[in-house]
Amino acid sequence: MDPSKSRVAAGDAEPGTPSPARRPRPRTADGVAARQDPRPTIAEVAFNLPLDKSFHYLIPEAMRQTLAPGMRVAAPFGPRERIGFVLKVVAESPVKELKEIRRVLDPRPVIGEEQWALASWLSTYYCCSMGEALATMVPGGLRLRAGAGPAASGTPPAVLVPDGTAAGGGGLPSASPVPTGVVMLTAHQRQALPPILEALEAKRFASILLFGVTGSGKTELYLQAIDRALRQGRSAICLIPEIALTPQTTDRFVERFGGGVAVWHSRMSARARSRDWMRMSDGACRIVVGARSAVFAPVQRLGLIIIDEEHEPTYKQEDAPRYHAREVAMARARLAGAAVVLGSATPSVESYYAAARRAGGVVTLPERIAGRGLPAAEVIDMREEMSSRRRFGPLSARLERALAQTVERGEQAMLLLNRRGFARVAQCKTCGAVERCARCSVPLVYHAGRRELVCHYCNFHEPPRELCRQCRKGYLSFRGSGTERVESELHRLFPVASIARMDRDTTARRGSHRELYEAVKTRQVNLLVGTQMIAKGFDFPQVTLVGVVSADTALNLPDFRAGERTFDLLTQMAGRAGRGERPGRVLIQTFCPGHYAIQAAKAHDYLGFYAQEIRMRRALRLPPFVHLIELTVLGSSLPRVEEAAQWLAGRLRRALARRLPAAPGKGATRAAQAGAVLLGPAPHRIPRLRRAYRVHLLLKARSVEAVTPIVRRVLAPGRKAKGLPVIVNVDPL
DNA sequence: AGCACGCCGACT
DNA sequence: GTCGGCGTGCTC
Repeated sequence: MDPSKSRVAAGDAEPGTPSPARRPRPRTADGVAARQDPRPTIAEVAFNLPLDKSFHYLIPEAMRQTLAPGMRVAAPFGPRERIGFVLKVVAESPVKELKEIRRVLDPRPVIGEEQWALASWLSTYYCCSMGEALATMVPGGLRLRAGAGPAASGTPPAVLVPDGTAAGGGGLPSASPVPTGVVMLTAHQRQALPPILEALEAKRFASILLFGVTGSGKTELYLQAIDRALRQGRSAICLIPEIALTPQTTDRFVERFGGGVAVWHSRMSARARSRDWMRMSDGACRIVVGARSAVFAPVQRLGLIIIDEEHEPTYKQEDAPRYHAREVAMARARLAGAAVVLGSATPSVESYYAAARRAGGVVTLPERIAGRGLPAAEVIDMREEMSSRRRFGPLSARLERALAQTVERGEQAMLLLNRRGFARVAQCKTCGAVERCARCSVPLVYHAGRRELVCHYCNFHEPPRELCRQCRKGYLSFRGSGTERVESELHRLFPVASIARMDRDTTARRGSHRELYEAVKTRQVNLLVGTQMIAKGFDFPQVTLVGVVSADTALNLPDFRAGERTFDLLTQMAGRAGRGERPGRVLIQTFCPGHYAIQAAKAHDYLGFYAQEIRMRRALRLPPFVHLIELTVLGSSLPRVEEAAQWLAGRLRRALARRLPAAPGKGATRAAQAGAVLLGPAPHRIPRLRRAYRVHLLLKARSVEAVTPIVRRVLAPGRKAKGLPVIVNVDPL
């Protein structure tokens, strides 16, 4: 790229359609650049703002020799100072009065060749600015020491081959792989491993879905795959859904690979984070285990990305740029020629569909190790329960009896109810008015422990009034069950049992999660009730009974993934029972016992569930047959939000209807080309949140890349419609 | 995203 | 008469 020929205006520097020629590349300020006339003394800087614009700054004399694209700088921005990323160094600017860069934060670029490409992809795919993409990839507070290794410059890292022969020198001895063959594999594991290793050996992009039930030994295969990547002189990233909740998993990685593993998580100190970042970028550290954001770990010569429990919704970031770590992993692996291994007992419908279309795309691990069988599940029809019982609590007679037996035998039980609090609604007994949040259009949930009405969306809370606020005559009745009510019901039924509750309310304090976990593990607790956080990763051998208080909580959500969510949750929960010597029992309470998600979960039949689900998705044109892009208009005045949403829909429909320039008049429209349909505007499921009204549009398209440039152009440059902010959510969950 | 500027309602 | 509400526009 010749800086003297760069005529890219400051307002046009975003890679809306990134081309290799326009992509900024790291280079030193001297050399080629310094020979140009006029001298390139202007830096083009992108900030972490929802703004498709970059800004030009003068580079002070003292910084000219060192400043390069990919470094962070502090620069005056409006009334304050902001940190931004240098996209490139140019010779001229259309802006007359340029301000000067104040400080350079990095001794060398924090963005390397591969990261530039990944940032461009993020920005294009998720409709975010380049500044947002870059800021997502680089942790805040990162400080690089001057004079250390080559960082993100693309220099091949030091490689230590297994026999101890240093190839390239350096590298931590502790990072060297341990000899394989130490761990005995089951027959199924021995069958599953070769396709994964072959994918690595090919050194081209490949992805494999490792479909294995809980306890089938996926982790051992991950470890062996990582071992092979290391032997190839390459690096590996392993993503896990929630690092704080699964210390067991990270422990196994550290046990196997020692100090060569970086455990990457959000609660790290800035110091530890910076240290690990440097060790990754200079090649000293080649294994990273972490949550979602670890997909951006700056390891060199990436060979493998593992995504454990790939179906977990935590991989989707719920604020800008709303990326899904699985999709980022795929994009990054394509750029690096790496292999991706997706592991799950209940794969996302998208992943299974994609993997099943390729020969060898799905590798199955069909059994639990040590031959332990899956517990039998029983479905309890709550409609019958309703009609046959006068007093009606959250627990059916059958579940109550099963709990009693468990307590008598001195065994443990877990009860799942995916709803915090005591009562779902507080309603006036006289006029029927329901207490609602003043800022959101949702009912307040009564929390008995706090004696408060709480909004689960904005956290607003107030003590309940004695009398109804509407009619000022009636008393409130608390209807519908949450974990607190189940807990108190258990106390009433089993006064001698030791009962604990685990949800966001009881685990808010730091360390309380661990304490509760230990209390169950050491059998100080007989009965544990909790939200879905008890469904993940809990391996208690003495739990012989699992009860699902309401399988319908997730099923009744107005969400096309409700079936998938329910199947996953029930399967996970069933997996918690009978992990020890004694057989487990699983009881599922539901008002729709015939639903295929429940029937398939009962029979431990993922493929049966998948077959039904994929039929529905195809018939309704839902993912994986299309991609969804959700556009949400926000504002404090409903008429204005509606007007802006109408305007946006009109603009998008016109842009999509425009015929492709290649064949004017009779060519396919863009919409037809992209398989695009725009639905809405329609009110959001929660029409008001934190005082903001929300109206949304839904774009269905065969390819995301075919429609996001249109979305981007219509909302440019500030991601706004008629002055109101618009949230763009590509592939929303 | 912040933040300042600017124009219309209920208050010392 | 002012304080402050948020709608508007800008940030090199």
